[in-house]
This record gives sequence, C-alpha cells and structure tokens, in this order.
Amino acid sequence: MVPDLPPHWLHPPDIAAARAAQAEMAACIVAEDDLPARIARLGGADVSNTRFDPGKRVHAALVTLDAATDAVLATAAESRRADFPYVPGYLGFREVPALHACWRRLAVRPDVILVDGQGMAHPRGVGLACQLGLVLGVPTIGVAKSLLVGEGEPGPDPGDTAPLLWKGRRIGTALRTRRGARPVYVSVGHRVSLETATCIVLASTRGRRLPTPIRAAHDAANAARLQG
DNA sequence: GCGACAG
DNA sequence: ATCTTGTCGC
Repeated sequence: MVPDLPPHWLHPPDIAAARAAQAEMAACIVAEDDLPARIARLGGADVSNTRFDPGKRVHAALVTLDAATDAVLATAAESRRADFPYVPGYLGFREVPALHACWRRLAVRPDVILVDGQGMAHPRGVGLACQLGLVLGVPTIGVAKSLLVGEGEPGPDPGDTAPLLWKGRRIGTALRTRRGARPVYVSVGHRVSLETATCIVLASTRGRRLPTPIRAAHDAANAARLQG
C-alpha cells in the first residue's frame, strides 16, 4: 500500500515528470508473493479507444471473476477524456486514472488483477501493470500481447515458456498459452512473483490465447465505448 | 543519426 | 487501440 500517493504518479504534467515518477515507482515495486494460498477471485483490466476520436476519450473496465467458475462477480467501467497521450513507455499515465476510478466503484474486489499490458518488462521496469498495482496497492500481473522491449520464444505447446530477456536481464516470461498462437508476455506487476504470475496466467487461460479475466475486461471496455 | 515502439 | 468478412484449419 502506498501511504501517500504522489499526485504526479497519476497526473504528471509532462513526459519528463512522468519519467521521474516512474523512477520513484520502480523503487516501490514488490516482486514477491503476497497472495492467499487459494485465489478465489481474479481481476481483469483493459482500456478501449475510439480511433480518430477528437474527444480523446478512454473507456476503461475492471472486472472480477470467480477463479473457479469464471463467473463475473462484478464489473465497473469508466469513460473519460484522456489527460495524457499514448506514448510508448508511458501507457500507464494514460490508462491508470480511469482504471483507478473503476476500482473505487468495483463492488467485489479481486485478489489479483491481470492487466492488458507490460509489468516490469518495460524500459524502466515500470509498465502499466506496475503503475496500476502501485496506485491501487493491489497485486497485479502484466499480460502483454506483444513486446515493448526484450525477446524470448517459447516452444509450441501450451505451457511452454522462455525467459524474456533484455540487456542480459530477465524481465519476464514468454508463455505459449495456445498451440499455433503467438505467445503472451507475462511480467511482474506488483506484489507477486514472476513464477506465481505465470502460473496464474496459464491457469486462467481456457484453451484461448488470453486469460479469461482479460477477455472479460476487454469486452466490458468495448461495451463502454459503444455506449458512452 | 536510425530504427523500435505495450495499448 | 481501431477499421472489417470470410475463410482456412483442427
């Protein structure tokens, strides 16, 4: 938990301030297990955008699923104007504010949130999943569909993994969740170990490439965009 | 300087 | 991220 959440962690005035904020956040990330022995609820987070939108709005969604049945226990969506542009490496500053609003209204809270984006597999070790976890004070896992930095190619079978390496450092795990599909890139967000993160992601993938919570969040964010 | 670049 | 139908394959 963050005692005093610095305003610039959510709303830095510019890229330079955002970069400085990430440096501060990097020192606060906890890459260790802090989860209940038996995870009951899994969260999913995603944001949808409208192309060519002059209003620059973002449509965020946070969902809570029963880890055993995949039943949706709660959903919260937030549509608002983005106060930060999309800049590779600074996605968190664009999406976290709206997701933070979703969290405040989420009726049933999950034990851990699977985030559609990188965790520590980031140039400065502070991807969207890390930022969301730090701001909410909740365990998070980064699950990205493509790479920002690093490389790693797992075997062809579901469950096959390969270390995600960058500059000689391990920053995550490339995980094959489905045969014939491109791998997903798992990395620590906050308050979870890479090993546990990888197990959770694989366990929540029902024969699909992406884990159920993220698919549900994607659907919810999309629904929010199609409405308001 | 050139190329890369989550969502 | 988003624009989009059918189609190939297990």
